Order: sequence, then C-alpha cells, then structure tokens
Amino acid sequence: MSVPGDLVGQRSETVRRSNLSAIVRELHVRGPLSRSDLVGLTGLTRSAIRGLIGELVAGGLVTEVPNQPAGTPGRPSPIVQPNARGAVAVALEVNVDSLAAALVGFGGTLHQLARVDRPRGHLSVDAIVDDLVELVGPLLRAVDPDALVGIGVAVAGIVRRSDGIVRMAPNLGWRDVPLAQRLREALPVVAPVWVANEADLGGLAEHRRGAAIGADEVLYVMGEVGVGGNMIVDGRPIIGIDGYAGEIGHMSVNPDGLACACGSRGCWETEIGERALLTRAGFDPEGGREAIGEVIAAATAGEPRAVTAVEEVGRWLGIGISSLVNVLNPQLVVVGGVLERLYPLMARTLEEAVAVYALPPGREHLRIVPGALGDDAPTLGAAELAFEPLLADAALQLRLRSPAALVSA
Amino acid sequence: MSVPGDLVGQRSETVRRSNLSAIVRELHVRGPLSRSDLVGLTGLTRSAIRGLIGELVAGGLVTEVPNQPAGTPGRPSPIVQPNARGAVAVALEVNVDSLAAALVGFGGTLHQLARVDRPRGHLSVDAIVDDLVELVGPLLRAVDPDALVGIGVAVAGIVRRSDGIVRMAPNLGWRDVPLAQRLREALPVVAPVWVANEADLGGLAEHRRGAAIGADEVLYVMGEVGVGGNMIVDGRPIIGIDGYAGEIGHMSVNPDGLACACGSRGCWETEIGERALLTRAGFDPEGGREAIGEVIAAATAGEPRAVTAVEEVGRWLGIGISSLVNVLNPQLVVVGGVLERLYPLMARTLEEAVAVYALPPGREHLRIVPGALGDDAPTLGAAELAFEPLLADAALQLRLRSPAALVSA
DNA sequence: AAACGTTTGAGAAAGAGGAACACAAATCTT
DNA sequence: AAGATTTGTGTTCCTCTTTCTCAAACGTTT
Repeated sequence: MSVPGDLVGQRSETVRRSNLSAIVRELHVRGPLSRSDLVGLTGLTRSAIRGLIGELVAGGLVTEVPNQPAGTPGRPSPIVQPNARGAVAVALEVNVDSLAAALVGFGGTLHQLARVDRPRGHLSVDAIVDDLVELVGPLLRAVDPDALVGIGVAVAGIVRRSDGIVRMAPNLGWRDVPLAQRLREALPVVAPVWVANEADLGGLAEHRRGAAIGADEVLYVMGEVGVGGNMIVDGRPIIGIDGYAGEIGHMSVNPDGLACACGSRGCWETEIGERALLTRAGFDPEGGREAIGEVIAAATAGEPRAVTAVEEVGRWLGIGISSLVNVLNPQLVVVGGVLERLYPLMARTLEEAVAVYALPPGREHLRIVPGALGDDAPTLGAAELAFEPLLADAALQLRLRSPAALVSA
Repeated sequence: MSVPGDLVGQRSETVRRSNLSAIVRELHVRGPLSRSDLVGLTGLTRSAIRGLIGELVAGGLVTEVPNQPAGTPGRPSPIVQPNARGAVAVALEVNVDSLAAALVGFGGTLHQLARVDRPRGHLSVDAIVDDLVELVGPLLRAVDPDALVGIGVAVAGIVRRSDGIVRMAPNLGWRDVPLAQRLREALPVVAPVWVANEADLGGLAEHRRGAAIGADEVLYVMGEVGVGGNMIVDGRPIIGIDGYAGEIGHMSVNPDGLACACGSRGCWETEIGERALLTRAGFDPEGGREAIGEVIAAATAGEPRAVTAVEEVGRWLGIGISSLVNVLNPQLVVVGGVLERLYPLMARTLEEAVAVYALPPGREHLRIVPGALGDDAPTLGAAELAFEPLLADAALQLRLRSPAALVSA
C-alpha cells in the first residue's frame, strides 16, 4: 500500500542524500576505502566524491589519512576511514540462556561486549529490563551521546517491527510485551530503540560481517531451543508485513508429527531443535547448553547413539533447507546457532538430504556453510539494525550532530 | 555480488530517468491520472511534472485530455492517459494443455488474446515454437514495430531468467531448452524475449491487475498439474539468484509421502496437485481438465467422495500455506490456477488448517482469496514481464523511438 | 452576474548538485 | 631526468528541479 510518505520523485536534495548515504553504507559495510575506490563503486566523479567526503569529515563520521604508495603509477588516493567513535550503536540481546549488551562503532568496530548467563525459564519483563539496564550501563557511560545512533535489541520471540512489541516468546513466557517502550523508559539515554527477532538479526549479521558477505540471495537458519531464520533477497532482509517473517522453525514438515510449543504439530523445530537432538541422543530434553555440549563431545568421540542423533538432525535440516531452497533459490545457506557447532558432524547427511529433496537447478551452485560469528551473531545484528537509519539517510545524522552542516547545506 | 554495472551514485541524468520512469510506472499500473494526481504521488512540483509529461507526450507514450469539472473549486487538471498503442508487449504462454498469445498495450489494455488447446504430453520444441509463431503471427501484424517493447513468455517449467533457458519442464518433457533464443530466431520481429515460469508470472499479473493490487507482501499459489507460486516482497517479486524461486510445489510436507515427478517424495504437489485431487475423488489421475471439471461438478452437487477429496486438498493447501505464511508473513495469499476454481468448495477446510498450522501473529490480519484473473493470469503476467524494462527506464524507450528526444535531451 | 477564494497550468528565474575540463601533485617507469 | 599514469583541486558548465509570479478555470457567495 502506498502511504503518503513514500513519494517516488527524485530531487536535488534527495540526490545528495542518496549519494551521501551510498558512501556511508559502503564505508560501513566494506571498511576503509580510498577516494578512488569510492569513485569506482559509486560512478560519481572525483569532484563529487570530494565534496561529499568533505561533508562527512566535517560531520566527524570519517577521517582521511594519506595512503601508502601501492607500487603502481599515479598519485596515491587518500584512505577514507569510518570513524568508529563518530557514530555508535548499542546492541542488546535477550536470549533463552543469556543477556548481552554491546557497543559497536561505525564501520563495524566492536568496542565492547558483555554477556551474562541467565536461568532458563520465565522471568518477569521487569527483571529482564532491569538486568539489561544494569548490563549496558558501563557501556553507555563510554559513549558520546551525540554519536549514539540508536539501540538495537535482539529477542528470542516474534516481534512486531513497527512498535517493538514482542508478540509471542514461548521460551521467555512473554506475550505482547512492549519491549521497545519499556527500554526507552528505562535506559538513561535518548535514542531510537529497534527490536527484532534474534534469528532475523543473526542473519543480518552474517550477511554483513560473517559468512554471507557479498551474497545477495541468502537463507540463514538458526537453531537453538527454537529454530528461526532469515532470508536475504536481492541484498535486503525479508521482514514481512509486520516483521514476523522468518519463522522457518514452524514450517510443517510432518503434519502428523510431534506437538510443538507453538500449538501446532510436526513443525520443523520438533525435528531439528535442541530438544529433538537431546531426545534422540538419549539426554534430558531440557538439559540445555550443557547437555548439547555433551552430545557434541560424544558424537565427536564416535559414540553411536550421539552420532546417529546428530546425523538424523542433519537429515531433517537438509529436508527443510531443501524446501526453502526450492521456494527461494538462494545462492548460499548459512547455518547458525547450535547448528553451527553441529555442522561439521552432520554436513554429510545434510548434503545427502539436499541432493534428494532440492530440485537440481536450484542446488546446482548452492553453497551451504556454517555461520562465522558464533553466538554473538544476533547481538552484532542488533547493532546493524540500529545503524540502518544512518545508512539509509546519512544527512539526517550529520545535521543532528552539527548545526554548521545544516547552515552550509 | 556487486558487478561493475550497479553503480549506486545518482546524477542529474539518473534523476530525470528515475522521475520519468516513476511517472510511467504509475500510469501503467494505476491507469489514467491527472497531472495533479502525479504531483501528489511523486512529490515533484507542477513544473517538473509538466516537463516530464511533455517529454512523454512527445514520445507518444501518453496523451493529455481535458478533465471534466469535478465539482470542486479550482482549475481542472488534465488527465494523462497511457497510450495503449504507444507501447505494446507481446505475451506468449506454453502451458500443459494450451498455448496462448496476447497483445497488451501500455496501461494494461488487452488488445488481443488467442489461445489454442494442445494435446498433453511431450511435444518437440520445434513443434511448439512453430505453433507459437503461427498463433502470434496475426497479432504481430497489428503492431507498430517501433512500439513493441518486448516479448514475454510464460512456461510451465523451471526457467533461468538470465538467458531464458528452460532448465526442467517435466510436463513438457523439456530439459535445457534455449526457448528465448529459439523464439528470437523464429519470430518475424526484433525485440527482447523474456522467459519465466508461469506461476511466477501469474503472481505478477495478480499483483498488478488482479486480486493483489496494492499489496506489498503477497504469496501466490498456483495449482495445475504441478504447483508453483510466487512471492511479492516489499512490492517486488522474488526470483532468486537464477530465477528458480517459487517452486513451492516441491516443499517437503511429508518426507515419507508419495513419489513426486521431480524425483523427490512427499512434495506438497503430491497432496494438492491435479493428480492428487483426481486420485482422491476416484477419477483417472491423468484425466486432465475435463476430469477436474467433473470433480468440481460432483463436489458442487454434494457427491460425498468428491466433497471429501476437495476438502482434503483444501486441508493440505492450508498446511502448506501456513508454512509459507510463517516463513514470509504476507498480508495476502492469492490462490490461482485450478485451485482458484476449487476455492469456494474448500475455503472452510483451508481456513481451519491455517488456524491450526500458522502462528497466531502471522494470521492475525492475513487474507486468503482466490485469484481474479482465471487461466489468463500467466499470459497477462508475461506481458507485464515484457513491460518491465520500459517501467524501469522509460527514457531508453523514448530515445529509441524518437531521435528528436535524444537531441533535445 | 460579479466578486472572491481555490486549484492548477505556464513561464521565467534561481538554486542545487554533479559533470567536464584544465592543471597540479605524487608516484612509477624508462 | 624525462615521461607516463593516476588522482586531488578548483573553476566553469550543464542538467534538473524548485521557486515565484501570473493567468486560467472552476465553485461559492453576495
């Protein structure tokens, strides 16, 4: 639906904003680039790049440093470095077994990261918000308030993007929790708060900083207690009409299968989730991370029941991935979460299942790889989420920060 | 991956192109609009709109006609009408039981449509190409060659978009058929040929001209002999890295289920495809359209076995739709093809299944509706596919047609 | 019917932004 | 040391949209 906001016309002002943002995005995503790299990437002229970079330097977002001679003829082009303190995002994560807070600088620099374990099960929202505020306190004190672009929050639940309400989070025992609003009220800073599903953000992080850099069509599968995921289509994450997209753990793979926590039955999650693995391996299904570690150790040591359990999860993982490959035709599948650690043990059965269940054309150039970011993927993704408005409209940020830019512009 | 082509910088030239294209797209999609409507839609000023419209009028793409007084104060704004002969697309369709050819004008006007039945089963590519050329001949003679923007082709098979090669089409007996090239060589006109999967194009047509107009997040499910589909995400169709996306009929819904023509087993198609319905209803699974008609008649008359068969297909349709709703969080699901005709008979069991298998947040505002375009959806979508380059860069088309515009520009 | 307010088109001038060009600086090659 | 290559700098030019003013076309009010 077209809302009054999305006007499609381009004006001089939008051109400059767009070009400025393009440069900011390239620098944030690719890291330091020479001016002439930017000329090549954007197609703009040296003069135009110079002017835009000048504005960014004045705004404190980037720094120019002389380049070393490269051994090629010609005058060296100065390196434009994203200023990791010039814009900073705060990331929070509410996971089933831990809380995390991080400070990430423009360009992707991880300034600080703090993680604390929390008991599994249902804690009150008040308690979790309090713990998050306490965890992030020291980090916030290290931030220039003018450089804070926003606060991203990853939650193990279904989140409405527009208002940051956690609609359903079975593993936290939450329903319709207005987490964004609660955090805005509780945090000692004024900044926009963006909440999203942890798997969505894990996928975003792997796409920007991990195993899926540069790939435009990506499927991310994240298995923990629940199974979630994220799809990158044409370089952009799918979020759906309300932000609920990516609940791939609740695809029906076996309509007469096991009952799922969501109320349905035969969900993919009941075959490849943490509990499924533990049950298959003969462990307590509620054994948590510790038990998973034991299964991995046992499977690595060759203990038959553990090996079989892991391979069976791999087979079901392959079946579900095949469905999604047939639906989405990605170039790359990234497997994250607990499944990332299990990956080496089940790569074979996974590939075998994909060879059976995915259509030949779609699996021709398909690569399936484990994630590169480990357990911090959702937190890093939360930071990227908070950076998004800056990347979409860098001018806004510059003007907020330096009134001088407003006058000169 | 960024290729040399996709430069992100904006220049004066790209601004004008982009604005021109925005107007052309709005006119093609929404139909005649007053100049002041366009001012509102684009956010450009009256002067800018005037200049751009002038260029389009000079290029023969649109016509301005005086507007009737609307009963409101103020000078009436002239209506800008897309000129249905100013740009024309040819659409072709290679279906399991028919071939079709159509002529569609800018703005969506259906000038002509011809369809011929063909025997089911494997015909040689030569025969089909010959039949298509013969079918489209009279249509092509009615077209100004300068107004022909392109030729879109819908095929019941898996198609690589980049080169129009039909990789797999089990129901046609085709493998790796270079259909785009064959048609370019065989057709008596010079125009770009774009080939795509029929379900992808059916979804495009429903999105632009049918039941999904204005919706930005859509799932289209098209059931015929095979089952295909298409997803609109953020207003744009998903095609995947090679164009193979949308093979939703080959999601695994029952890994121990029936063998599928694709070589796998338990594909959704084996539960909701034409053969599944016919088998369940006690008909010859190869009975084709005729037998389907009998099942529909029998179910409408209340014959128990037919009713149960249709309802069972409805239930399985609901299960698969639920999976995709959980994955994609669309606002609208459109059911097309044979399933469009069956829809009234199975709406209840479909909705019941969705209530069980789809997560509550995702089905909160979800609407499921039958398609509005009937069997012609893929053909109409093929025309839209051919129009796409014009909508993406209207300037290109104008310059091709009028050298004067090139000089003045 | 005339005066007035409203909406919109027309035309000229202005403003903004990037492109084009010429020149200088920095580097490598011969 | 001279020349070729690449790139930054500064100026001018061009393209495109906006802004501003005026006129046209409509409904409403007196």
